[in-house]
Amino acid sequence: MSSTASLDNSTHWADINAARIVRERGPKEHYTCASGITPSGTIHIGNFREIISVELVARALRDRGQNARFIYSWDDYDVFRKVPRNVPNAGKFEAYLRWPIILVPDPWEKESSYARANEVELETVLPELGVTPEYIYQADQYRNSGYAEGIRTALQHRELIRALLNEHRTQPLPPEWWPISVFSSFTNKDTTVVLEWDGEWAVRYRCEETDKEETLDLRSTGLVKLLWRIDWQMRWKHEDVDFEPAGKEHHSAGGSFDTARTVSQQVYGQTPPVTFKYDFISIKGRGGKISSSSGDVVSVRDVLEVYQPEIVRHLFVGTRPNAEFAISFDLDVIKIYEDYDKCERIYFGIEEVGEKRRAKEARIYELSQVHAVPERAPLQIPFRHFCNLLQITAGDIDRAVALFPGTDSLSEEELHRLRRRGSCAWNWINRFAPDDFRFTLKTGAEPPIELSDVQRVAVVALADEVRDRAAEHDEKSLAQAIYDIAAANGIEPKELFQIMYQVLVGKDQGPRLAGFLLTLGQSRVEEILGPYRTQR
RNA sequence: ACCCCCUUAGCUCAGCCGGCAGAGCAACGGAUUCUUAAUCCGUGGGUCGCAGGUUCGAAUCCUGCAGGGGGUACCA
Repeated sequence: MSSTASLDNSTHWADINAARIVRERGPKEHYTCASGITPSGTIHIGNFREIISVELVARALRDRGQNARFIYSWDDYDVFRKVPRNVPNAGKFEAYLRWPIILVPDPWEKESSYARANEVELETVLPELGVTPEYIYQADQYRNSGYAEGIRTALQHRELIRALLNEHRTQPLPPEWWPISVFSSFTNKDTTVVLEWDGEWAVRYRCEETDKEETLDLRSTGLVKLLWRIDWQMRWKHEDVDFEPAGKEHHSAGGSFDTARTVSQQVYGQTPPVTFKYDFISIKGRGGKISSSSGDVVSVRDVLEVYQPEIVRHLFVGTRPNAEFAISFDLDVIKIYEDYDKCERIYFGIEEVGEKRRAKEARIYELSQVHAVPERAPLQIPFRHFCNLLQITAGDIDRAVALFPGTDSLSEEELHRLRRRGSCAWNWINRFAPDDFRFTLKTGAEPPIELSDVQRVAVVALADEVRDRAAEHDEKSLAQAIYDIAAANGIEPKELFQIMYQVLVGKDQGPRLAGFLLTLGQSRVEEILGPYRTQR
């Protein structure tokens, strides 16, 4: 872990923001870093940017010796506005429109509610990425009247809030506007009209569907909710939030963050938190290949199918929050893995670079780790090579790892990481890699391909070479032997390569032949090539 | 209308709380009798969008302008 002294010089955005928080909020016993999303659907990788941004800043605060509280507010008292496309029995769910999502049943019938189902989906994946916030469930808070005070404060400043919001509106808010909404106790829906407030804790409303009226006590019923544009600031006050980033859609003049600042200050007397704007995430290379289990949304889990956790972190750590970037599922995946491996080599001093670059990459590497930084430089199996190994072993990850030199003395932790990479590589090959990258090794049991006599003799000569002298060869010398065999049999090297690929994988091309043969090993090569000895 | 971001090599971009303009890819030259964007060695290439300002010194800070992109004002 870096010393505080070096962190002061860090140019990483997480460190810069951590320093800014301490400077602007003054000395505090702890700093509260907040994030929050509505669980009204699958949490996608774009939402994840907010979570990881907060996690990184909280980590940066801790790295400089501060206490950081990382909270994550689930707005599960939000309204069910539309039935998502990926929901089974969508028709049945029409009946729950306008209900709070915490009361909508789980369409997959596993969790206690639709909201909870979405929450669980994310909460189970985040620890894999080293993200462990303290969850706050707003439905609980509201229904236990935990926000009663904050609601009353908003009601007391009704006119001020209206005026502040009106500053940026084309249509002023109507006279009957209130900063709250009410869920009807008769229908569970928010199709209600607020009638009056007694200046203290009593709110009277009418349910539009049933035409019934009722008076609620803010201290004992949880049916009243603050409108979103006020709820946010109320929570800043309630949790004393010091830092909360927001998407670019909130960071415009007149946008939600803008009005939130003034409301926070003037209504709640709370200095707005330090913030920054983060840009959107796009997706590249997923077109038509697969229909995500969650509609056309790419979830955090979907990304982890192809990227190791530390590489997912690396993507976000290494990109300034206000820059848009794409999560790629195409050929870029290889480059992303290579970039990470390079960063790792720089961290461990295996690859020499200038001091400025080294410091930068080292900090990125630290922040990319799920847990602590490894004690020694991990063995790297390049992603592309791993793809080849896995295709040789038909997806058997442990055997693929074993084919790579130096893997017999690894710790369990190191093996775990390699297996995870293997699993990603295998997923990528099967689902996203271009056809050129894919091959299926022959077993030797299938009918041999048609060859001319000359071709067959050359194949057998190469088979003999591997069977008798594989142990003496390295990649280079075997490559030379291949050329010698081609020459001795009077065929073009190019033709021999093509034949060999046809014989081995049924295609005109494949992995570099010499290395490929050595990786396959004598017995495997013999199984496939052996039948050509007897073929006439 | 308002707000924000971007503009740096042919392309994609890094560099931005000031200190000799960088990387990857492409191109070009060479090597290699292989190959899954092939590998290795080497070379060339930029008025840092434009115009001002601050400074000993500006890609970097400030002001203005131009072009491109995004966002906001209704609902959450």
